[in-house]
Amino acid sequence: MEEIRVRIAPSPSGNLHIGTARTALFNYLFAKKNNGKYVLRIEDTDAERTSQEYIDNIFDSLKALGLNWDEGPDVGGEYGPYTQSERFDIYPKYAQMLLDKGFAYECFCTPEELEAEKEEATKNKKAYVYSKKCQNLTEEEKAKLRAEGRKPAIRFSIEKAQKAFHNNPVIHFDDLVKGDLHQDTSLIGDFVIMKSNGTPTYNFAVVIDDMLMKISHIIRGEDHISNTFKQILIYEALGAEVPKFGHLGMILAPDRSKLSKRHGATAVSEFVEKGYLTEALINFVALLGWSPSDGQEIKSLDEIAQDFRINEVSSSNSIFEYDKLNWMNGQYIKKMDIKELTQLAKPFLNKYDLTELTQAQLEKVIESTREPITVLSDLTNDVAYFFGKDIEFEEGVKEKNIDTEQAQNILKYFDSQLDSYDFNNEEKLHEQLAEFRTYFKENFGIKPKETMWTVRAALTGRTHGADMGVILEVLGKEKVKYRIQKAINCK
RNA sequence: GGUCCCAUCGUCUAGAGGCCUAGGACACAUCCCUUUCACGGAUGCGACAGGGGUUCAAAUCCCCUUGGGACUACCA
Repeated sequence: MEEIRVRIAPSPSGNLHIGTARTALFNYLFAKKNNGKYVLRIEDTDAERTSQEYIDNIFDSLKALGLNWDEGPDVGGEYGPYTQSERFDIYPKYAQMLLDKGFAYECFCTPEELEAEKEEATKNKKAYVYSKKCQNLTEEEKAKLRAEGRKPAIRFSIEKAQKAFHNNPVIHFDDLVKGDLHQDTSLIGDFVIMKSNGTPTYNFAVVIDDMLMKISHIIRGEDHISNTFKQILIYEALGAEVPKFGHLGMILAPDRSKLSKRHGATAVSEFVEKGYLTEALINFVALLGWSPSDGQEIKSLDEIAQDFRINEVSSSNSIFEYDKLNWMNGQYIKKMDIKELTQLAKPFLNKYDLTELTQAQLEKVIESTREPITVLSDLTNDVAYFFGKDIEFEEGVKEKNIDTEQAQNILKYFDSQLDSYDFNNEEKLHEQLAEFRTYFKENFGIKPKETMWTVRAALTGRTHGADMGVILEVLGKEKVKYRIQKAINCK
């Protein structure tokens, strides 16, 4: 069997979209599962919409997700170059081949003429199909138009190709995920393959590149289904082997429209900036359309690859909801190596003076704060009371947990105990804290919870947060005393 | 408008004619655990879009309707 080769071919007209990331993922998984090669190709034939910034973003995002390619613009490979704009010299040759074989023809129509045809079609409520008026131009007519300064585009003749390779105008192909798909080719207009400026259009460039790069399986979004029929005809006209195609359902926003900016983040890099872990992102996105055979949803890229079968992928669209992503991100945050997590957390701690803490203390802070959070950016607020001298009280906390007589008594007693606490020993601190709350429970019937709320409020300004032992230890005796005294005095 | 694709809990999905009084995960609710918030555990709520067929038997096959999506460029 010939080698399995797949590709991801983003166009750098924006940052790497989460949908493109999923397509890349499924290609990657298919390649890994089948010992194939996964190649990256940049489709930048439209210079107007391309920018280096986007190319960098695509590279960085793909790498961050762990979707490393075997061949691509940066790593090279046997079938390069892997950037379409560097391949401009090869497309005209194949266009010429098609011209010679009679599967293509020059078209001198102006945009105005084409526009008129389209208007006519919509007026008659018919599908727009190019009139083919340039198909049978004589050499003299062409020469005349050229003399007028008109530059021709090259169009592909659908009908000629269909008749040459298919008995029926309705052509079929067996989609890897959707099964039998068909289209009446008489409804497809003779589309442009080479623009009048000499550059190829998408539908032509992909075929040439996929053919030359020996791509065996093309896995992409279902928005490409209609292109597939055009592309199959081109492969055939070129005398090339037609690859297998698989079309994935789309990712939709909760309102069932296309996922766009107004729904929040769309680029992988934006998710990362918000505090999503790339491991969680890729795991989550894999679950959109694919499901693990053992029901275990949290899985690494490698584990998913082992279990992946393209024909088991769902053929319907799926909606991108944050609930499960958030849950999953929280799971990854909870399980991540603490040193690694601390490193990832740093960008979200910009507003604090990190030199106040040692690396070990910072790790301790992150460790004891990571549990309830869902995105890394939650840390910014959750960690606030570990920094600076003073704290800010959350709404209502002071009134409820500091300003009452009971609270004041608790604080005074706590203050009196402080000198006996061992601030360098977290374990000991836990024991002492336990004794402390037992004292109030046994003597005054105050719930341990409430006792701790008061101390916590005085020290952090909130009634929830990290483990109290950790708070005491990291803050240190001096700061603890200061904050407790302040809570007592401000009464 | 035309063409194509899709259709199981709110969401992601399991389900390849009998294993389905439809399973899991997220979310939600209640309870348990607990120094807080969480985590974890338990329980609950909750779906085969509708209608016709085919079959002894249909969530699974076929048709229609409805709904959603995609495409309809000298963009990719």
